[in-house]
Amino acid sequence: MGFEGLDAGQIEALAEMSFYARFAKGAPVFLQEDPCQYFYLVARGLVKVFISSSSGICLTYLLAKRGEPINLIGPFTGSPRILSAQAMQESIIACVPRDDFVAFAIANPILLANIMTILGKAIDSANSRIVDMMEKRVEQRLVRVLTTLFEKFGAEIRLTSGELAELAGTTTESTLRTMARLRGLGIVESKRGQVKILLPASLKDLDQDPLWV
Amino acid sequence: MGFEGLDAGQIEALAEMSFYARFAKGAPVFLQEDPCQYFYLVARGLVKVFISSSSGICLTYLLAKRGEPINLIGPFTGSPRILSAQAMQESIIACVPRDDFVAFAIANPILLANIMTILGKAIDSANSRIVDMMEKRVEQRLVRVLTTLFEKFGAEIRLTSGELAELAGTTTESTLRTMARLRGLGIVESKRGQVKILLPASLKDLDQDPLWV
DNA sequence: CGCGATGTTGAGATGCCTCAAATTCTGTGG
DNA sequence: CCACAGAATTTGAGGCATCTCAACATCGCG
Repeated sequence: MGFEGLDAGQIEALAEMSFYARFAKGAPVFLQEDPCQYFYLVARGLVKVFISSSSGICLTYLLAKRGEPINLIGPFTGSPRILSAQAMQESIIACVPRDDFVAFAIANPILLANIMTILGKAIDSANSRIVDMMEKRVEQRLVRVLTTLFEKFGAEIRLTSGELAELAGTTTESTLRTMARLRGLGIVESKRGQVKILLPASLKDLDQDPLWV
Repeated sequence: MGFEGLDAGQIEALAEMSFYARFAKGAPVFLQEDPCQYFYLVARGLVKVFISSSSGICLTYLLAKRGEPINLIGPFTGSPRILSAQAMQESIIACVPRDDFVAFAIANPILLANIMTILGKAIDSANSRIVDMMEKRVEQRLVRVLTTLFEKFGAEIRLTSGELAELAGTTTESTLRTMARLRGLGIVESKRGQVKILLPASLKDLDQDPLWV
């Protein structure tokens, strides 16, 4: 998502500015303090962008799969942010030098508009999550996460309960307990490190309008 | 904030595209469903941008004073967001037609970079708030809000406890109780609809790195 | 086979929300 | 100028969802 409206030639022009880098499972793509040198686009695999606090809490901000960018803002400012990124699987990432990307974006206002659309969704999503933390219980937040993941990845979700917890803004234990309940309702199945959604419609019933992840 | 690096002539060029609108205290500037027609800049007064949920919870996303923009993304996409804006005092707002603003921004990459910087802060701030909801108690969140407000508005803060609650992500009652405690510690004074920070250093002790509001 | 990561479940502590009632302040209209 | 309505503040009591800590089971990989 992010490159709608650009023709093939433009995509190719951008591709020519880039090189590819490989990241092993668990390898960091960038860290909090890093200044931004490149625009990154996931070419293969899965990358999570997250914020981690000094007390050890981790919150996943974005799960980026093939074709998705992980740092739209960095290239424009070059400054470090509070976000880190890490490959969750063996991944290949396209890297475009910062200046090249910015020049390309400015030359293609459609891309700029797309970026703004994404950033708008990101901000709205983050604000929604804050509200959810206030007024929704863990179960509802988790259902929302599962709904979103279902729409993005399909029924088979290869994440551990700990990773789901980082998406829902809760603890591993609470996630486990809630998953047990959903399993009891026949809405999901779950093995180790994997969740299968059996009744997406039931999830939808428990929660409308999905998050952006 | 947002126009650093532009020369006076450019600012003036932008000003010439705009007209001014007056908003009474409490008047809405834009609502959730509204598509974006104009870029808005607060010329005078104070505007809050907030998200309100169906269950009545309100969360303040941004307090914009003189010279601050309230909808950086809208002009680029034109689409409605989940945010609403409302004048908290009698306010005057400069309105620039959407297309004019976007054209101006694209023609002035410095402005574009500034916008990206602001959006980056907004996203980081929102994510920080989510983490704070998880790991910080109401008192710490409120202290953080007060610190931020102190840096932005000075020692005299003209907000009610309800409004502070919308910033800290809690209820009016909890805010009142916490304020009573801070008052007892001699850190703040408070009258009706007004807080005075006596010992900003003590607030800083209780919390480092401020929010973005 | 053993070790680390993951899953499971229980019991206890607690911070915060909710609901409620009473008080004080403000500004508005009679 | 006073009365009154609405808003803001205060304080208390009770309930409860969730975090924390802890012990144990299970899985998969080297």
